Amino acid sequence: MPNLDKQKNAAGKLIEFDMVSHTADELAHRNHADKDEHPLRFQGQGKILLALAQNNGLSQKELATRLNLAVQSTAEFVNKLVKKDLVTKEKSSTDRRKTIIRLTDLGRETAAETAKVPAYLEGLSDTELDQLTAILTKINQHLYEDIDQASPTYSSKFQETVADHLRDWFM
Amino acid sequence: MPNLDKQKNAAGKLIEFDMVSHTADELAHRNHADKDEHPLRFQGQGKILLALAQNNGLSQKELATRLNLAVQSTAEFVNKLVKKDLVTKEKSSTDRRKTIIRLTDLGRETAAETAKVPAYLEGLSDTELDQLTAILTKINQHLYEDIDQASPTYSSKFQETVADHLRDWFM
DNA sequence: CATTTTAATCAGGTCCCCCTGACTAAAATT
DNA sequence: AATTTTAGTCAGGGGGACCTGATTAAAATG
Repeated sequence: MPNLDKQKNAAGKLIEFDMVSHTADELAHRNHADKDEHPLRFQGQGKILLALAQNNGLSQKELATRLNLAVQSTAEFVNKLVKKDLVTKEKSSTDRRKTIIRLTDLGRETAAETAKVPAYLEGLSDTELDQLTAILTKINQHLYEDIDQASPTYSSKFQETVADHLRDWFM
Repeated sequence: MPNLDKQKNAAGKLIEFDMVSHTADELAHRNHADKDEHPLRFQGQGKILLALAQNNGLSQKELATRLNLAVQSTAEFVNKLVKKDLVTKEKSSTDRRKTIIRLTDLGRETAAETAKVPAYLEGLSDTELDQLTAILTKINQHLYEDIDQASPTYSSKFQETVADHLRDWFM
């Protein structure tokens, strides 16, 4: 039986981390806001960028299926990304119904940034990094189980997608 | 010089945690979605709820100042919360320009939920919880410094706000 | 008492995520 | 060749976070 106070402490720190990290990169982006604005992450446009980083040249339909989004939502995000010069659209030559989406160089860079090691990890020792990794592995495992319980159908698809996105870090 | 691979591993796990925890509570909310839908967090409506949980009966202006939001944004969020029966508005009797915002019981509950110890922490041992707390303390410290560098003005106000929200966990 | 400051409100806007419905063009099937 | 399926598009909508500008009502102040 783990100590409830310790749980509370950790929970508090997590909340704090949430709040602080959020405002931190909000400020970071507002400062050297050359022209871009919004952070993007694992939703909407960001989701698509990440998916393409791992698997360039997908069609909109494929993107929609993998990210389980409506095709129309996907189209919207893709169009926004096109406007920002992060991806390109081009008709498939083998099947002219399909539109192939590809990252531009800028898009690839942007995606890579999301995947960068955050500066705050550099302040940690090897031991701490190992501990953190071990702990997060447990936590994530727990969360996968929650997801599986809530929606077994979606769960496996989701795990694949995540694994896909994370491949870079583990192979 | 900490091992870069270890940093990458930890970074990957953090990303994973981000993605997984996000979809996890998205699913959680979609399942027993009686009528409510969206998780709210530390922005917009959620921000206000949290502020009130720590300090009930603030005026809109005070809320706006503390959360540094435009008064109009604050009004918008408050109105949305009123519609959801999470807060009430009432004119101050001492200064009839002011509108006092108070949590309803439901609002208090909702705010408490945000502050609940997440289930996934229960799977950790005391040692792991201590480690996690220690590590997050370091990380948060790092982020505070970043914020301070980006905007020294905002920094102190922000730290106060955070401390305010977290008071429950540490006192 | 007249003016200024203060707390709110209304109006309107920007951008984000995401969905359903209706419709077209190009493949696949019958 | 005619029909159906498939990939996209357009139109429109709902909700969210925020903001600026203009205006009103009630205090504070000269």
